[in-house]
Amino acid sequence: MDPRHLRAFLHIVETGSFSAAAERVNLTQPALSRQIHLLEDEAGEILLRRTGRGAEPTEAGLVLVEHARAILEAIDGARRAMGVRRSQVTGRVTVGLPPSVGVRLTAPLVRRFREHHPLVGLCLVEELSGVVQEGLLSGWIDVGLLYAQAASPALAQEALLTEDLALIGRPDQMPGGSDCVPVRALAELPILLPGRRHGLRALVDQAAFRHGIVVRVDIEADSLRVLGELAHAGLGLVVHAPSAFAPDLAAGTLVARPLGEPPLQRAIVLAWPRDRAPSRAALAMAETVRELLKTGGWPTPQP
DNA sequence: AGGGTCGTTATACTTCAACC
DNA sequence: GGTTGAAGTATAACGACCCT
Repeated sequence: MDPRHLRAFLHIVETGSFSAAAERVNLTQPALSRQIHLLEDEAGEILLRRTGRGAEPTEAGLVLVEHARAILEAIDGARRAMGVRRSQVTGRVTVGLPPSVGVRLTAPLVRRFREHHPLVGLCLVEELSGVVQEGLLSGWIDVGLLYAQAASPALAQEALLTEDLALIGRPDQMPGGSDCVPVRALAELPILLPGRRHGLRALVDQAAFRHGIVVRVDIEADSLRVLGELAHAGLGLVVHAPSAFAPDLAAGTLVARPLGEPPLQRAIVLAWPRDRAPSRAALAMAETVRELLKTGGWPTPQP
């Protein structure tokens, strides 16, 4: 039963006339007459009694009226449901974040994403920049945040923000003075840094090379938590973005001094594979990250 | 290109109320 | 009760469009 025929049938029943119903649905009366004939052929019954002054449903027609209404309501319901589905993002997205970014961004990002896209399954991967990049290239991470210095050309990138780096450590471990610490000073200080797979390490090594020095990295640690613990223990000074240690800086257990003049900076980019079209869930995640940064959802306390 | 579907126009047919 | 005109439906012919 063609829904158009059923709709025409109901209009005729409601108006009591083929002509009036035809006007209502912007067709001519013969077109409607033919639709009803097709419907009657299929039903094997006369559905409308033509009276010469209009039309009225027969007994069979009355039975069909209720069914036609239910069928059309079911079709409209399906259309509405499809419309809702189209407007809502579903699926699953895997997001890669370096620990120093994840420690600040994860909770507000998840909160905002769940508010806007409750039907999307979320998988968070907190790994070093290099691992996140490998995940993006091999396809098990959909969208990630990386340090620009580490990002492969095979990834599409969108600059998100630039952070000034600082020297972070216990107050009694800090070199004298209150101004910024020159990059050259890194040659004389016990520095705590991640290993060479880490984008931050590459950035510091490049800066050291430009200044003609070698950084004294006595201890390497690939974990932000371990770097913080070592700094608390007085075993060295960490080069990092101050926001990664915001609670310690706020509590005063660690202090931060700007590093370099002009300041040493690192850029954080949003990245996804160039060779695959991102899913709707991945696009929604990328948009949430942008919004979060735009609306100040990224805590960046000053040292 | 040919067939099927669906729409339109023109017109035939039917019914009914008003009138004589 | 017969006639007439209005209102409404059915049908034929044709064209546009879509699918195979």
